[in-house]
Amino acid sequence: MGSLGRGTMMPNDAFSELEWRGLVYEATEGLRDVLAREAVTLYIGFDPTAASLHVGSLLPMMALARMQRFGHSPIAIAGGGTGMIGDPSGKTAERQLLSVDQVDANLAGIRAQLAKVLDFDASPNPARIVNNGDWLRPLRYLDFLRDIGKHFTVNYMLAKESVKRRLDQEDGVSYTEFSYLMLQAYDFLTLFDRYGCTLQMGGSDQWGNITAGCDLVRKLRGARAHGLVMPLVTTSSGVKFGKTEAGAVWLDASLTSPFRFYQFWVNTDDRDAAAYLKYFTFLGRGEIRALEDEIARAPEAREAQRVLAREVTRTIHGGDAALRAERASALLFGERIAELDAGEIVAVFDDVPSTSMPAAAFAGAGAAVADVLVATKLASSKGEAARLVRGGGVYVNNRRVADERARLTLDSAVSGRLFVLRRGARQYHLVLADPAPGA
RNA sequence: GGGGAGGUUGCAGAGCGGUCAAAUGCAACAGACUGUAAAUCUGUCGGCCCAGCGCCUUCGGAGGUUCGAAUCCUCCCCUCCCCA
Repeated sequence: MGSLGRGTMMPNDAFSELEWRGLVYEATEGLRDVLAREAVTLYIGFDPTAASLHVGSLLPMMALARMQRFGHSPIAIAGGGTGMIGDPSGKTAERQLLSVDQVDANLAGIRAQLAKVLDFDASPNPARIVNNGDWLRPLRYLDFLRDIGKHFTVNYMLAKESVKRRLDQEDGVSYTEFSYLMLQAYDFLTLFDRYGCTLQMGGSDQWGNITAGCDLVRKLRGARAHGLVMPLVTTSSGVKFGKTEAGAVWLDASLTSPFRFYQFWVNTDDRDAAAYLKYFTFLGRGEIRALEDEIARAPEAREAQRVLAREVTRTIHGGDAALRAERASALLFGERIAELDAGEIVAVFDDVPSTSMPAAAFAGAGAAVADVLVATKLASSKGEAARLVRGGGVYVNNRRVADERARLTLDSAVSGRLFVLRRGARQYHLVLADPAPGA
């Protein structure tokens, strides 16, 4: 294994880099020295519980990419084997089992997303994505019990936090999930054998699983393996990270549009912005410190949030999409929306939540605002729409709608064909009155 | 197999024949204040309309008793606890 990394990116910076970014929650003894001495191969596992990863997975994804930039070789495990069992870590209830087809389908989507931050052509340390289903699915039960199970005492497994917590609960933990620990340890062993992988990273809830793998490698191969876990990403306001009104924030553009993705980051709490810049971007110390100063000096400018949003969106959706999201945001949240002409708005039409409706609907008496709100899903029912209007939470072309029975007509549209609907402070939706309906 | 407790509007959790679309808390949404931030305060929080002390659909499911049922009865389904 490992020749040394290139001179420009000294591997020995990796640990202090992670430390500075606040990514070291816990690490095995001696890891700092190992990383200072040699280029290692490391891995992180990703669960195929859905067809797309969400922003919560961004932290470990970025961690792999960072390590690669420091000359280490990253491996992402897509858990096509372990995903079939379900990790009890951090869970309070037994998980729903996924079918093989589901797991495989989900893997395809996840691989594509991991590929966005990893470099598979880097030399001498290309990234790899492997599927642990390749070695876990063919496992034979008796062989596994004899070769691997023999090295785990039940006492040891019962002492693990993830199991202990579940034991105290009424539901308990199934034998299936109880066994998860051994499978993950076996993954580590397999990667050690195949790729000389000596470091596993993960979220803080993975500590027990990771140390179990380290122990297994030591017992069976007499080698020293390491673990490092990163903190749970929190929000200062106490909300679960990665959630918005619309639900989880996904990395897949068809589930969460780049515009919404960008908006998610722009809305970051002041108190979290600096930490997120360290967690989720490749920006260096100097740049981040400068942005921290900006937060203190001119918080209303939201410069840190803008940079954060731009960087993360670019990483995941590419430069073009990031630019468009940024432009659309500047347009909608800018000073002078009222004066915009339809051309400018149409330019961002595809990047912002939007709907086309036949122009005929707005002819004559026009369309009821409540109906349009429901049609655009800004309100879930007419009743809710009426309530929103009554509460002063609805704007058309940036002017508050005063009457819940108001109607939209073409002569009030921007350039006679566009309505900019807004719910509350920041939910925008464009409506285009399409003169050529049907098709 | 025996005994017991229970399934209520996103969650938690009241209600136990009419005054129940159903207390309260949390979450959520909107308003005020702001900076697309936080905190705080206020309001809303099943659906429909001709907006009324109006109509419809909800309290695990199906029937029944009653002028009237989330509340009582019967059967069924599901969950948990205790004893075997």
